[in-house]
Amino acid sequence: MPDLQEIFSRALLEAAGGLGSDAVPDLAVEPSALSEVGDYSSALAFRMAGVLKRPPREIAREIARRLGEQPPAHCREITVSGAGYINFRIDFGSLTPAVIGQALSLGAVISPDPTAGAKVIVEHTATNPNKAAHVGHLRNACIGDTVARLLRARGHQVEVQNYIDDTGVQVADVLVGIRHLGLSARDGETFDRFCSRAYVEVCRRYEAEPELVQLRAQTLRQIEDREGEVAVAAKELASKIVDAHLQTMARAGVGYDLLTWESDIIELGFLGHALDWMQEAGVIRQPAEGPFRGCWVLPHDDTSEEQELAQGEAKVLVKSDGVATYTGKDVAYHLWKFGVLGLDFAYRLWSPQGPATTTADPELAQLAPDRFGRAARVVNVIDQRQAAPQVVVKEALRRLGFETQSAALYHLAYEVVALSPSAATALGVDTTEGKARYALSGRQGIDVGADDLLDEAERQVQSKARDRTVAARLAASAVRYYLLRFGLNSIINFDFGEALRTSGDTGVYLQYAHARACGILAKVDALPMPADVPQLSASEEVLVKLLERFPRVVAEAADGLSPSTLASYTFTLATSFNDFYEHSDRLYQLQDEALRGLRRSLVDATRATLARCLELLGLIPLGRI
RNA sequence: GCCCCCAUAGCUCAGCGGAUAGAGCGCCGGCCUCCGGAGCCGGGUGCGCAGGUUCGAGUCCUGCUGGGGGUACCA
Repeated sequence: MPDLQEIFSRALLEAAGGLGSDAVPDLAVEPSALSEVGDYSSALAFRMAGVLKRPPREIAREIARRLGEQPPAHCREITVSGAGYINFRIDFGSLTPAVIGQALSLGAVISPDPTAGAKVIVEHTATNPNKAAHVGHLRNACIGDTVARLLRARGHQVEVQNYIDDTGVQVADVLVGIRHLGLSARDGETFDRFCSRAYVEVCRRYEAEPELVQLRAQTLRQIEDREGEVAVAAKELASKIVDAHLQTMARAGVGYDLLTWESDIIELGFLGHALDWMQEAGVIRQPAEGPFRGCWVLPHDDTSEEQELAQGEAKVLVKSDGVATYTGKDVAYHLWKFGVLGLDFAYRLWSPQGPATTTADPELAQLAPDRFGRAARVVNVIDQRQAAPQVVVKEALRRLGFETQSAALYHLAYEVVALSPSAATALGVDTTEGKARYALSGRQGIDVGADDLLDEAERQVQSKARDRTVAARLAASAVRYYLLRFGLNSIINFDFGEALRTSGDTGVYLQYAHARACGILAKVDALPMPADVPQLSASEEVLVKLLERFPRVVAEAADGLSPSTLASYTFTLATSFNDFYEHSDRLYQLQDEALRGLRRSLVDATRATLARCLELLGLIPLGRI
């Protein structure tokens, strides 16, 4: 497998070593910023200049001369430019067949990480099971799903878990609405939408009717005590919503290995066990006085506990009414994830072809008991606002003595989805304040439903698609790519026009490029690559260079847990392919056998690489549209 | 108050210390339209401000300004 950056870097460092062993920094070769000057370039000479006390250009010349004596593979020419850049020009005669061969033989693991082996758990989605999923939840799911795909492409063993918070306050809220306010679904209203409406209604009534807040607390306690019909009703409600979420996420190509139920964590005594453990170890404290009287708390800093407890600076894991907070349960969950809790769930299938699920009832078990958990590394995809409680979980593990596990717990934080002023207006939000963006709020019913968005995308794409399946896939492509192309630190200023657009930097554009490649291939019979590679055009060289970099990009995106890195590579590849297509003679009219063979292979290699990109992004590649 | 994130073209965003800062949208003009145009080509006076580190700063450091978020016995 040719990896030019690696090959050229190694040759460069070796050649540079001859100038003085200590002077060689670990500075690699990178794709040239100036294509006129070379294909790959290095600024190594600048770094060495200071140590060697010689002008960079002179050093560059010296290194280039040494490199020239025994040029690395696939290198045609080495030059020096500017004030001391060393440039490599690619020998496409040898590189092109190697790259095409590589692209056409990629396996499931695209870019093996030598350190891969032990299990990585990726937790994502974890939407409260009390309402329909909105576009913010969808962003979480798409990020998590693509991160999981990227890690697998790197050779990691990945287990995707979706945490079901069925004993939290939000489920209790909707339950209050159904049981005490008598809310029920309207004709034709889906269950998840009904719950969304009930949630809004209940939250609205809390302000005027404080006794409802009492009912919520009571409901929550009944849920957590796992007793009676309330706990059963909660589980039922959550189960129906989970089904709805799974369906919604499946439309966007998102799936899971395991659903982890919070109620099982409680029912199986994980929580109690973890809390006992932390009490015995002195990790959590129960102050007899002060603001935390009667609570079990984890002080933020274990070196100044007394002061903090007096000032109210600690994280409550168990409230004074005896009910655990989400963070308390999360600590127990994470001890289990790393296989150090000493307890395990039983497992069954959620649905015949669906994911597995935990269960507290060993008699229902269908799957091996040791199949899940026991991770060496954990990645939690949770929005940036929950950074503080994630730190608490990490700290709890560390103070219990699990330093390795604590260090291997990573919060993959991302920014939220907000509404652009035009989207907010479309949803009936008062925008007279003139803000740049408006927050989503499930509580207030201000959001864009994930299903509604996908429905709308399908409608807009219908006329161009050959059938409904294609329309659904195009719609999912548009929406999913839109949610993935932003860096994780960017707030997505959600805009209907942008999300549903089908031209330019969009998922639909990518699908068209892929379908176009398939179309070309269908018109021309397969041909062997010529033994002597003809001279490549400029746009063909660009394509070959991009294809060559693909495994490295996958590695970068996977190691950086950065879907947007792959998204922008994919767009560049699609654009370069369209450029090639536009500026090449029609393949089926080409007389020259060698040229036909080369070009068809190149199209095929591009098609294959685009397909892999789309799959990693979670879009189903379309052969025809 | 303290902590985190953000500020790049009219708008939405890429740029993980290296050469002349790039895309998409929108706008104007052109090409092409039987390899599926949802395409291609051309058109650009932009890195919030002030210091610093460096041979070299949009990128690193400090301060400031302006946004967003966190700092709950919510999650």
